[in-house]
Amino acid sequence: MPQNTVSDTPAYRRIQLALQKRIEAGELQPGDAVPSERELARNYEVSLMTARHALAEMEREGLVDRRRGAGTFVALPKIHFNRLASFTEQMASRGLPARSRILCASVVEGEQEAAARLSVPPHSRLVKIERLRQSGEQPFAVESCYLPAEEFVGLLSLPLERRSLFSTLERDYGIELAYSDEEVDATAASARTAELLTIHAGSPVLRIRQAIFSTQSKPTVYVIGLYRCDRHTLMIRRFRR
Amino acid sequence: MPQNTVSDTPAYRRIQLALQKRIEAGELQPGDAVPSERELARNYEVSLMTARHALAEMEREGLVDRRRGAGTFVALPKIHFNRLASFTEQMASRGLPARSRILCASVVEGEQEAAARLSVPPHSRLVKIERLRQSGEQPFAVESCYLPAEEFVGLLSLPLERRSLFSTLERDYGIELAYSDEEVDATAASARTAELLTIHAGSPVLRIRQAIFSTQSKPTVYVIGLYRCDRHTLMIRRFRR
DNA sequence: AAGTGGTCTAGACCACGGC
DNA sequence: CCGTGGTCTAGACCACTTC
Repeated sequence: MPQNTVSDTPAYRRIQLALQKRIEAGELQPGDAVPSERELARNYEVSLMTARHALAEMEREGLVDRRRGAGTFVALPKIHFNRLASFTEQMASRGLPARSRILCASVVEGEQEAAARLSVPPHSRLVKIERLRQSGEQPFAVESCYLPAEEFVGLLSLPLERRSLFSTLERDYGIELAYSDEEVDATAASARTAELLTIHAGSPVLRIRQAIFSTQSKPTVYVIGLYRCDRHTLMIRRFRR
Repeated sequence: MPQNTVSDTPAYRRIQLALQKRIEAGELQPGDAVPSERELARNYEVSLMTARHALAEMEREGLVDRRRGAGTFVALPKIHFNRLASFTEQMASRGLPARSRILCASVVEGEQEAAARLSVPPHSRLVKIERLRQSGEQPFAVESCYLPAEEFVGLLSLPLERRSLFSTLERDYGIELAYSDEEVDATAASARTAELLTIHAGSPVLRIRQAIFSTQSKPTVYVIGLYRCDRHTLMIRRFRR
């Protein structure tokens, strides 16, 4: 019998989607047992291997834990480490109020470092957006984003103040961001940076230079961020293998 | 027939190991086609599903690329981002000479922050090893490691100067390290730190506080590192999904 | 002892790629 | 067209956990 007469969604995928739905709906709580392979095989009228495939993949994605002899259980809510998220998203995930003030938004030329990171000629026209990031009333970062002006015509006339740059790129320009390579070091705050962040000039600040790539591995945004360290630390997780 | 009469290594694992060996030996170069599922099934006298399992897992690990209709190919040498590596390993991967000088190696008590990060009572005895990390003659980091003294008796009498702490833990204590959670910020160098790093007191340095976990998710080592920023940046990669 | 996940068989049909 | 990987079947035995 062909595995798939009606929809073209594979059977193992249908099982996964059904389970995910039950997890998201709260019907299956973290720690709860998920139906066993044999149970899924009966209920969905598939073979054991297919039910097994569904669960094994969900384990790799971190959605469930599988314990031999015991069963398959809904995993604790996933903590996203090393996740590329917009400022707005990061703040939201911590339940903090996010605000940002645009300090400048214009087209610039001759910013050679940014151009190099975006793999465009050194004197290309770039959209530059400089923002002061705040949590409530407290400033904690100055970020300068650069994008190739040629590919983002009209960007500066969009409501940047109100919508996250990420969602603008993803919705208005159909760009799917995939990952970023970030270079982190420490530097002393310049007089201007210090004033914006309301710290003393020369105080150590965290500097993150971030090249953000699209799903086609094309460098799309370059960001230089300077962060106050007294109320912000960068969290990362690294794996041995 | 039982799948496994002689060794207790699963058949799919034996196939993986054989292929890895051929890749490491250079017999199979990046881009080369790996034997197909059917070929492996014949050669290793296993079913298609088993050969398939071997290749699918190798693809997830990034060792090979699989293309439907085309075949399975040795992947480009993997670039390890966000990889938990010892100082020695990091330096070796960049082809730099690694040296480190032990500044102090003793058992301490009452280091409450370290104890907390290791999930042991606040006044537990901890092994503390402070090292100056150098590339050639140039110092670039001061690192203090803490480990629960109870679990690592005899550690201080081992040749720490000569062998990496990671390999000592993995070989002499049978500990498998799995991942680390790191908190990164910037701070001003103290007089002592500045002297060790041959920079000016008050210069910004990168501070990385790292809790290293074993495969059982047990906190095993806590490290506080202070890094010169003029010849060192931290590179990380983050993913959108 | 009963149930679970881990491994495995010996086939099958399909969609896709390259020639 | 033929070979590839992707999905799937209807079973099997084993090691393990829980009771």
